[in-house]
Amino acid sequence: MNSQDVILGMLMKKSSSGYEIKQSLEGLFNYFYQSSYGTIYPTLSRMEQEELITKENVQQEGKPNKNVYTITEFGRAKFNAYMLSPVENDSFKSDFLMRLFFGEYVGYDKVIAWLHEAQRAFQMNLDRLNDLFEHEKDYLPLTKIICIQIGLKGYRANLEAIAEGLVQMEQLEQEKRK
Amino acid sequence: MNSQDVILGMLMKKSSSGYEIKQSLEGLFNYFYQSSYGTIYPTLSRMEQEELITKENVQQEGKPNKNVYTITEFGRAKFNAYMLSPVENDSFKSDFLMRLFFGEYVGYDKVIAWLHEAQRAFQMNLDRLNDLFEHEKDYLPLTKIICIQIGLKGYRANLEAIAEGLVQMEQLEQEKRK
DNA sequence: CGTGTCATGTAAGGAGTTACATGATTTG
DNA sequence: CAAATCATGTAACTCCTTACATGACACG
Repeated sequence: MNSQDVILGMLMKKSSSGYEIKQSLEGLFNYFYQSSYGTIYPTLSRMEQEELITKENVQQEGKPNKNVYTITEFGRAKFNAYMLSPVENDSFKSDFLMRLFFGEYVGYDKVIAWLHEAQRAFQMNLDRLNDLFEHEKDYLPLTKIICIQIGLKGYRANLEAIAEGLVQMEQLEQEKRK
Repeated sequence: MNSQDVILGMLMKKSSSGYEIKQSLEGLFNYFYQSSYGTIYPTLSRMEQEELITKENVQQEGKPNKNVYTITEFGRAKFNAYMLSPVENDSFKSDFLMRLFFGEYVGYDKVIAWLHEAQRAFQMNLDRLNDLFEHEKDYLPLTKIICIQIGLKGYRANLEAIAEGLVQMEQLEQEKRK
């Protein structure tokens, strides 16, 4: 899975500009894929040259012009080929968990602060994804619903584990004080 | 968080060779950080030049020699600086979830197959992490225990959500057949 | 004597991020 | 008129992966 596959997937349903693609990527996608303009625009240019997509300059009222890209038949074929290729392994990197893993080398306060920070971050992600889901769930195909439910369950599990961790940390600290 | 920070963290407790570092990374670390020899060896060389670590060639019986690296005072200071720096955001990429998200463009069978495949993979990861945890938990500091518990809860939540997803998919398919 | 494990490294390439650069238009 | 939003792009750089290359030693 690379940026090209994701862009093709997004254009399957609706033609979009680079800016709109970036916005979509910050919606439901956000929890299993992220990308920046520095990737999106060059990728779109290359994909146009390779005739996977076509560009159309659209004038807007009250807004700057935009380049709207539409998937070609060749692009659809490429997307289908991606969907039939072997699934790649997930990749997860967490600086938060790395810190926690080495938490014995810093003070109790620091670890507590990290846990609280992660709690806030996960809660925000959960709320955001939940809002999006509640808003759209009646119009989403089952596959997308399952995808989001996996994300929601994951976030809730992380929050539970962090809350339990905070309790364990506090217990340990109280025992030390005795 | 980069490979240098991780290597410094690992050397805080025990001097190790590149090969041993790679093996450790495939243990408990594996679910929130992954790395290859192509990163580890060049990073160790650079770190030695920068005097974050020192190298010692150790002869072994019945095995080839190895280069054992030990963290210096300067290295410890660098590690502490990392631990006090702002925590970076997690990064998660999932080809599996991307496929599922675009699942409406492929057949029912393909989606079911992906879900089963993911189920197997998550179950394997869970079993592996659980075994490691059961083996080591009595000797681990609380911070590491919390770290692993977050991982275990996450895997279990994913498995639950996938199992529910499979049921939902099957229900949908049976309704269609009526 | 072949296969597996232990052990170290390099080189080329891929895929991305960050920072920079620009500019139109709306809204307060 | 300042700030926010909409909109597109480039260039330098970072970091890592994959594939290649080598070789010691053990075990059956």
